[in-house]
Amino acid sequence: MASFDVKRMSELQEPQPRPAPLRLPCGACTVRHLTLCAALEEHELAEMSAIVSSVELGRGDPLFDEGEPAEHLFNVTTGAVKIYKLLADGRRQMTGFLFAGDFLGLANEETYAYSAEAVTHTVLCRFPRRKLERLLERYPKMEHRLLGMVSHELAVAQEQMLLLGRKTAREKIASFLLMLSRRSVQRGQNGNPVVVPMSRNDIGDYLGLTTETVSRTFTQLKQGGSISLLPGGKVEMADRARLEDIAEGL
Amino acid sequence: MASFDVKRMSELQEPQPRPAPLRLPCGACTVRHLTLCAALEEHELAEMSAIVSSVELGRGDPLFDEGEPAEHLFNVTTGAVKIYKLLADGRRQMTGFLFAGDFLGLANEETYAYSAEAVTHTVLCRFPRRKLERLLERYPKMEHRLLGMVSHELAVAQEQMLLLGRKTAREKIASFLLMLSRRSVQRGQNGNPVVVPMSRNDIGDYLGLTTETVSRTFTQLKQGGSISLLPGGKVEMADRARLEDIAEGL
DNA sequence: GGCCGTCCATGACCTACATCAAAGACCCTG
DNA sequence: CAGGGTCTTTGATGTAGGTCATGGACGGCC
Repeated sequence: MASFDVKRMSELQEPQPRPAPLRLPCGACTVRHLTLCAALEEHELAEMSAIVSSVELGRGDPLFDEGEPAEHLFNVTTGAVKIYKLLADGRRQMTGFLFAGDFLGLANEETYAYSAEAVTHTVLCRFPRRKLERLLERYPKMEHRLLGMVSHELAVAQEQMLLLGRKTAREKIASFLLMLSRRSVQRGQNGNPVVVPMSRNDIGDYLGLTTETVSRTFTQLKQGGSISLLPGGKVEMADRARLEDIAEGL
Repeated sequence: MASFDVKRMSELQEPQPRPAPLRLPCGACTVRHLTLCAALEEHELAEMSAIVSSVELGRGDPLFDEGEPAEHLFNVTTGAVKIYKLLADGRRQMTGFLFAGDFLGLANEETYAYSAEAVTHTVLCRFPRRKLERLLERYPKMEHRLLGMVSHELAVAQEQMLLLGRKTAREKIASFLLMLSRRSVQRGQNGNPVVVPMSRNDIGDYLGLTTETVSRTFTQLKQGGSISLLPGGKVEMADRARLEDIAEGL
């Protein structure tokens, strides 16, 4: 199932045609407060800088596939990434959407437990797994922070199980929009017209629905006056309180 | 939603009517190799012993409720615990079943993110959260082990999302039986007639199905010759390879 | 700026699972 | 070991969401 694509990665060291917005060292990282690196002192940051490289992906580019040897960990700098698992016949379940500050690639085993692919044009920091692990050994504070992040991921995953197992299509879509909005605010971006960069199909695979049901449910919420669809994949939450109620099944 | 029940807990220090099978110190713990405590040296184990107490629950007894202040962490010693989240109208999603060696109560926030209740007669080790955290600070190796355990939980949660979002009832039940069997083997117990201690209703709430569908699917698998139902809540997996195929959607 | 491919919306129809109902099986307790 | 609660199974029927099909909107690219 997992294919070894040659990734379209642009290394820091290599010449790039793009205007190269992110050649900055970790010390100048604009999303550091959101990431694993928030816990770091000056000299620790220098050690991170020494092992990090940068990866740039276009819309739809794969980052890694489930089952591949897990040689790197990543931190999203800008853009959005989707992670998913597949069944043999192609049925797909998104297990998460990742934005600036989010961490991915953590693997207990020697291989990735899921596939990852860019939703939009995306830049990531890349850490060689072995080297990062050695750093974690020496800086327990970093490992502590990582534990906090993974625990949070686990809580989010449990919330998602409740959604997948027990919510209706309507409740799922409302929950999804609110989640996107909250995370947008956390990143310091606008929470109300919320940007929805992923396709209806991706949303369906995240919520355990089909494209058609996602589409129908959007129009249903629109007609009910809870939301309105703006150009550029933006969604205005006209009645947020109502959406909150719908999301909780009230 | 969360009610503050007085827990039916029996402390080590208190007199007990039961034959008290587990008054042993951590050094004699029979499931230590499965737990957080596996990482510990002799003197570290002594420190754990100093803060641990024991909790005993009967079938159906609550351990804690979602939203309650997270004052303790627990380790299952014997028995089985279910953890779940509820919607306002009572819809329930089990997020996990826990057996000997499993850890619960980890909370990122100050409150529990889910409720926990005994499936069978159960004994747990109980650690005051603050004290355990101080121990973790001093013993990074323990925190490292905990990170590994939580990462594993996360991988399991993602597998469960795939199940909830994309598998059919048949595939869900097959996956469930195989999961129970594998975990039983990990604990050193019999993997084939597998003990299924939870009710059809609990199974439904774990798999995103109703009691009736669970029951019907069991009989369907039975009639197909994949399993047979034995007395005492045991299930014989007559054709395991077939079950594996069903679970993967083949 | 016109063409083509992908995404999105909407309609008609279908099915897997839910719901409602009721009759056994199990098992605790007195 | 008789009685009553809970759990399980099975049947009849309903429905949310899936499937299949089509047209329209959007967006990238010669």
